[in-house]
Amino acid sequence: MKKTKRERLEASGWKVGTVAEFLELTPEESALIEIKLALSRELRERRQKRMTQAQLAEKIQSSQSRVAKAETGHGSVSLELLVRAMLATGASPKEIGKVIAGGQK
Amino acid sequence: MKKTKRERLEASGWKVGTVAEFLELTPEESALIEIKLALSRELRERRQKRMTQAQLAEKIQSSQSRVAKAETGHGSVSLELLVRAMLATGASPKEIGKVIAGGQK
DNA sequence: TGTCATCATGTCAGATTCGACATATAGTTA
DNA sequence: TAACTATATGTCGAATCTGACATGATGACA
Repeated sequence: MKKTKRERLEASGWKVGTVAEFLELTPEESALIEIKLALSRELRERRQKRMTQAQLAEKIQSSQSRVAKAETGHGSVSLELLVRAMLATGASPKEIGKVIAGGQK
Repeated sequence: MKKTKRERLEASGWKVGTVAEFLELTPEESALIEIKLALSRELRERRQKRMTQAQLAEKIQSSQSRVAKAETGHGSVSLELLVRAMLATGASPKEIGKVIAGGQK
């Protein structure tokens, strides 16, 4: 029977796991990061349908570079900026809540 | 017929409206504030059932005073800290999403 | 009464996040 | 080819938010 990739890598000295495991994140830290990434993805989705990054930036009195960072999940972007940007695309709190809830059971 | 409080106040020179109107907040700004306040209220609710402010503070590597400010809706508390605190009470992203969605249609 | 536990509030130096700007990359159109 | 538009990335000084600490208020219990 063929070994899995995980087994083969571990046999050769590697430990394989999720990014969260590698970075030794607690479940809470992982959840926060996933919330932010989900918002990033949804922000891009919504924004692209409606306007350019520069236009969104103006609406939230920010800059194009910051919007780009928000959409690419750059670590320097706060949850607050992500939510402000979502609201500026016309997203309702209900829609934002749904994104944060994610695919979760 | 009895005048409403609003009519009486306006007749005497007052303009009466919501806090948002008084502060001249855009709908987006109002929505963000309501999201933060909803999280504050829910945080207190959940935290009280499980632990003291000092215990929660330790879990998120913060301080009792900051938790107190989070629960009282102090303006200096970020959305991120509110969400981290919620997660530390055991709230799932789904539950957090529900709080953010609020009573909204 | 005094002590203890819990929470609220103010301050502050340090850390984080901010908007702005420069610049690079990529796609489009002429 | 050049010019233009949209986006990505790095830097930086300023603004915001941080944890820590001190202290006050309140209630419970001896």
